[in-house]
Amino acid sequence: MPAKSTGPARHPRTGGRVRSDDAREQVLAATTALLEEGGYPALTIEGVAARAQVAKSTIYRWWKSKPALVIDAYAQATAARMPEPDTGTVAGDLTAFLTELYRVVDYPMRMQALRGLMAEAQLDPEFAATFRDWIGSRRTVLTGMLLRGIDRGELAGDIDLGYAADLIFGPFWYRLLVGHTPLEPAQAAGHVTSVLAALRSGRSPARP
Amino acid sequence: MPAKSTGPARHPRTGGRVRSDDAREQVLAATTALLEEGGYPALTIEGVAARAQVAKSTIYRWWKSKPALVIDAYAQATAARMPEPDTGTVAGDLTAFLTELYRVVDYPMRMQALRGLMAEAQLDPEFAATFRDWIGSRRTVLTGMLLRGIDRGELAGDIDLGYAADLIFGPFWYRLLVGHTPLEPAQAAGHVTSVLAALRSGRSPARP
Amino acid sequence: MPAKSTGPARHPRTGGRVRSDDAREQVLAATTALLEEGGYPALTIEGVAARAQVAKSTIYRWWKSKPALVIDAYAQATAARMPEPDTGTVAGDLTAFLTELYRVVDYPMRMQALRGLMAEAQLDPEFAATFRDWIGSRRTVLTGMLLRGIDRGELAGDIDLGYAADLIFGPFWYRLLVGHTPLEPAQAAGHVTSVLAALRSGRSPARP
Amino acid sequence: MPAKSTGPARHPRTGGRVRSDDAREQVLAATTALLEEGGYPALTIEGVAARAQVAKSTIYRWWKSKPALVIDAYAQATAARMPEPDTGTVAGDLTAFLTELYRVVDYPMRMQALRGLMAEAQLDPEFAATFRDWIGSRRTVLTGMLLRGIDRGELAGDIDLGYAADLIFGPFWYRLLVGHTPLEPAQAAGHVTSVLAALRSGRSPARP
DNA sequence: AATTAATCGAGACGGTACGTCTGGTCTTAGA
DNA sequence: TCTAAGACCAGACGTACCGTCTCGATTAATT
Repeated sequence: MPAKSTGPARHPRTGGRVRSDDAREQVLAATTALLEEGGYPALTIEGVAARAQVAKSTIYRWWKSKPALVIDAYAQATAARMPEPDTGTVAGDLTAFLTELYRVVDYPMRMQALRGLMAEAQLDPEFAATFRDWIGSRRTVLTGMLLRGIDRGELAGDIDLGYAADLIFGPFWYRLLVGHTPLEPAQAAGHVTSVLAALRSGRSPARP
Repeated sequence: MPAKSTGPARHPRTGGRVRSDDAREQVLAATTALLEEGGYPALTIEGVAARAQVAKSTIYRWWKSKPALVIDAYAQATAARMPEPDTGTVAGDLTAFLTELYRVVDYPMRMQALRGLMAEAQLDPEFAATFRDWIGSRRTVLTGMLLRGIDRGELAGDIDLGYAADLIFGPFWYRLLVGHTPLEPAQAAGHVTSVLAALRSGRSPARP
Repeated sequence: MPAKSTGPARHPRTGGRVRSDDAREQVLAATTALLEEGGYPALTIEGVAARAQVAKSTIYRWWKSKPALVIDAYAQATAARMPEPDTGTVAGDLTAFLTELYRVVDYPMRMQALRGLMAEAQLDPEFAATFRDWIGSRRTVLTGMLLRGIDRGELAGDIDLGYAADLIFGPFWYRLLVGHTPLEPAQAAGHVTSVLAALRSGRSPARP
Repeated sequence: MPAKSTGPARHPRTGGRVRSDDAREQVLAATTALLEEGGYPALTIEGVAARAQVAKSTIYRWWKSKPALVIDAYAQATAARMPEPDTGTVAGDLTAFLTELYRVVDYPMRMQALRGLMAEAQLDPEFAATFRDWIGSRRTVLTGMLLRGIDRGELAGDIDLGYAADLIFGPFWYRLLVGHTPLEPAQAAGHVTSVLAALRSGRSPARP
């Protein structure tokens, strides 16, 4: 049950036309289609409205901005795609998680969405907070794996979880955004090995 | 040798008014000022023109887009600020380099510029190539340090330089762009330690 | 029946905000005011938008060019001003019609509009067609008077109506545009006398 | 040696490079060519400069505006084309004169020039005066013919020469500018007949 | 069944900045 | 001192979307 960004009952209704689910789906589908066809910059609210046969005001009623719309479309597209892996080892969990993450390149829409959202977070301070939370939720999943590794004794108890997450996600985003080197799911395992070595290299570096 | 993005003599001149250096400086100064005051999204060509007391067409004559302008203003602002360090050890060089890099947070203009440029690279395919080259030049400086480390025997000769650069720059950009954790120059040393540990951890992970 | 160039219901509405009559009137009033103040060449769409407190896009939505706007403003200004005269004689009708026409000089806005529209018709081929039609409608009014004269037996049935209209309107426009001699309503009667003499002088001259 | 609007030596020269007659001719030729190809509106000083391989400033040095340039080019094109006819009768003179005038339609450049100049006279008050003088010179030629007719006794001595000129030129310009009816040299004779009838119809109509 | 209230599509509204264009001026190097 | 070249300031152009706002028409849940 993904993408609950617009709750079902925000105030005690006493009548009135109910929200059209058809419209909602049309909008998300149009967003996805346009993202794939022209990329994030070519995506406009007007374009989505036209494509979805929906009024602009209907879009603005349910989503407050273009990135909010994209974040919903992205969530719908990846729903139930990322079950938290549990392979029994940190290396296994992380590798599974990262491999799936790197697969983003196989889905133009996901790639455009991620790049566009990151761009928008730089340009729209209001969205930046939302984006930060969204990123935070992905980080939480990852730090959960690390915590299980600590419980198992695979990792020291004092590692800096935040720094670990940066070390894992940083290079991914950097490659995705700059595009100097293609992302390949096969790179995930090697990256995990490196990161684990770094984490075991000594005291947490962020705050000595 | 700063800010040569617009060379002084691109074709053999045979007459014609010479480019106004005053105009050029006014434009870059206005860009810097506006970046500091309102951030990248509030920066507009019209605003720069008005602030610099310059015609819009003069800006468009020398810079093909807003990010091209910002990249020049950034280069001017950081000119001669980053001499390539040479401390005798890889760790020392990298730490010096990264410490200076992390200082970006002390200069709002530099921070706004970096974030805005990365955003623009996602939105403007034409600029993306320019940006990639620009990023590449920074990476080259860094890999130069690593190569010297290899020469000195501090690092194995088969490490993946590209991956190393990703590992170093990735977390920096990730923090800069997401903003979940503040950047602090003091973190640089710890990060270098981690990265070097990762690089020594085994075979190059990217392409075995 | 004034100023219907932008009809109130051009296509069967099925929803949507209705056109703002206030905006329409503000625009036409601003056009008239600016015509009077600075003349046709100083009239700009931007100026009208600013004066009328209206978005430029609103103007472009309803008028495709500056002359189209002026033609509407002119029509509004002269609405119901020129009832077709019916005095019982050709000479009387024509004199009344021409006298009113010559009064254009008393209204700077009308004079500026006429001169500007004629100029624009030379410069903008697309508008030329519109202008020709507009001129045609004035000619039709005039030839209607002549036709009544033929019915009454005042004029021969074989006169060239087109040529007659040229003979009547030509000198008016020529004076208006060149400005070598001031237009005066009192000249109308004499001109009519001359023209009628010319028309009675013999066979239609244009195509024997 | 036509088109002396820009004399060869306007102030007592005291040395320096002499005016390039080649440049002058190139400019006028380019003006004529562009008038024929794209009409008056497509004619720009920049275009002329490019076509004539001449600097914009060179054009501005010798001609103060676009219409001044066109008026020179027109004069050059029609030089020695219009000898004042002397057939022995007013009707003959006028018909010869008008027939030649109506031939303008056979020369696109002349037609474009006339229409453009008239348009410009409406838009550029400074040029309007020049244009009025230019028009005046053509009127003088015509009134000269009428005066000879008075001398011969063909016309009454008290006819209004100015009005006569308006009656003759007005319909010509009106057709040329509006374009509702094609101009044809064969129409000249009939028009002359009509006008003479009008002039003989009675007292001068302009000022009773 | 009538009422009420929130939805829906449509599309006009005021705005802002865009990138282009032309005009007319000014400053060079070279003839 | 002129010429060609071309940069300069200025400002209107017409376009694209933005986010807001009226419309009339639906569509439930509540009376």
